Amino acid sequence: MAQLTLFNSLKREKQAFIPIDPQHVRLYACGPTVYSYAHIGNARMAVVFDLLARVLRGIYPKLTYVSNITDVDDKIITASRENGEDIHVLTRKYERIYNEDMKALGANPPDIQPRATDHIGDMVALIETLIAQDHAYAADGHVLFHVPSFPAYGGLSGRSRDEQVAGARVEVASYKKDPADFVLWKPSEPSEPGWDSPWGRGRPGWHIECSAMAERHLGLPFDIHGGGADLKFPHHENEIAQSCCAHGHENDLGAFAGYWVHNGFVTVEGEKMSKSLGNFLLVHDLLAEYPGEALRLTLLSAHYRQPLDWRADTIRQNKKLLDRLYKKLEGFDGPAGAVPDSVLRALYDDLNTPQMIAALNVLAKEDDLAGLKAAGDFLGILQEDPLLWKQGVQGHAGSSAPEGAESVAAIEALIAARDSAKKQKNFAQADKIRDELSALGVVVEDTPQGPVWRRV
RNA sequence: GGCGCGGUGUCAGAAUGGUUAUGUAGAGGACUGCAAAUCCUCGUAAGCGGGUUCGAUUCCCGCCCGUGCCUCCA
Repeated sequence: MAQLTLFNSLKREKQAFIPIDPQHVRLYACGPTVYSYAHIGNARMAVVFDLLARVLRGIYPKLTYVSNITDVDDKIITASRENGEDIHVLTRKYERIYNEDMKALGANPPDIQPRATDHIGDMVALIETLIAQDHAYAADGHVLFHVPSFPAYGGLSGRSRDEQVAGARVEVASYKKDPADFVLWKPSEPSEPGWDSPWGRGRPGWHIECSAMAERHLGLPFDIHGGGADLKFPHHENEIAQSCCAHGHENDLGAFAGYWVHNGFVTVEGEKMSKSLGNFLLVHDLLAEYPGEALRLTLLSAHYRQPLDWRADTIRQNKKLLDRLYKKLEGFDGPAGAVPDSVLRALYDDLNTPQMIAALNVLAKEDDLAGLKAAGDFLGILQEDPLLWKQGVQGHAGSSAPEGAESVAAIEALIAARDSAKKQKNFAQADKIRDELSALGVVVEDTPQGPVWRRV
């Protein structure tokens, strides 16, 4: 089978993926900060790296996929103050909701989902190492990473330190030796969460947690580090700086992770999703309206590195594609075959999901149902019963009849009434009932075996 | 201002230096009491201007437009 290639952000080119240890591939992807419901952008990251994990598992005997939960952060403190919820309660709640929502999108949980607050000791140790090696310094209760101590800084995002300084729009804190220096540890007010440390009671900066958790659970160097494109700078740049410097690899940006994979952003109806525009789409809300698989397929309908514009029409098209594939699978009860080469070839080419979807269409057209089913199992779609899918009564995996939809019993009563009208050749009455059903979002198909219906 | 990405048919969205993406919408046809589903057929896509080439949507240069990051953000 073909070689897996991935676009490596660190090298800015598509490369053959060569694992450090072919017996055990190691993947880390930056997970969510849990202070609110997961949005569709969180979902894209989760679905993309779930797919990458599936592909890697299909090739290599063992994969460890780590994706963290950030449960200490100023946004969390703010959210806690705003709604009066205890921080611990709040973070656990949104962590649970995140995991439920991602499950509904067909994303398998990562093998390890470490919480930042469970790794404070690792972070403190890492910071102490950096101080001992003169890559960091304490000042005013803060500990800062000294960026000039790492000349290779900026290699991932392709921006030099000077450029960053020139572009800085924020006021530089007085305790910084260099404007580019970033926080490893900062002091906490009594009302803020904090941990005792050699520098007093405080909490970690944002970037250090991923350095600590990736090292703890995967060891260094590991194979692939992923996350959203916006994390490239400064988050991932700073992770590299911390981890490489702590281990004496000041000249080797690859000493932390060999391949960096970044997924593109989701926009909504052409606009960037942002708090200020108030157009954050929550997975939780979308799941009330669409089956999880339709959302999953929509998230995969554009190549992962391209921006994905989330529009009602896009979901509609992908739902329709699923409807068609499910229809093909009606009555198919044979064993799934091997995952077809056409699908794997597309995925191995830097996760070319649009081409993968084209391959799915071809399988359906050629009635390769065993192959189609195998592909669905591999991709995390087509997991429902085809008949239940059609009627929108799936009770699990987040797919369900839309809220406020007519009950199955009520629909079937109308179907029966129409069928008897038809038998009496009372076509006017039959068409009237068809219109009523249509208004309920139900389409009736007359087949030689009698009427069947589905929701649209 | 710095760094980056992109402009493909109604729309979504890939690949590709010469040969059908795929889907969606639309048009025509078969089928149907009417529909739906399915099947068949159709439309001659590549922001603009140069260049390289026998040949460019595909490579190079310039321009225009859009967009992302540089500040918390997946």
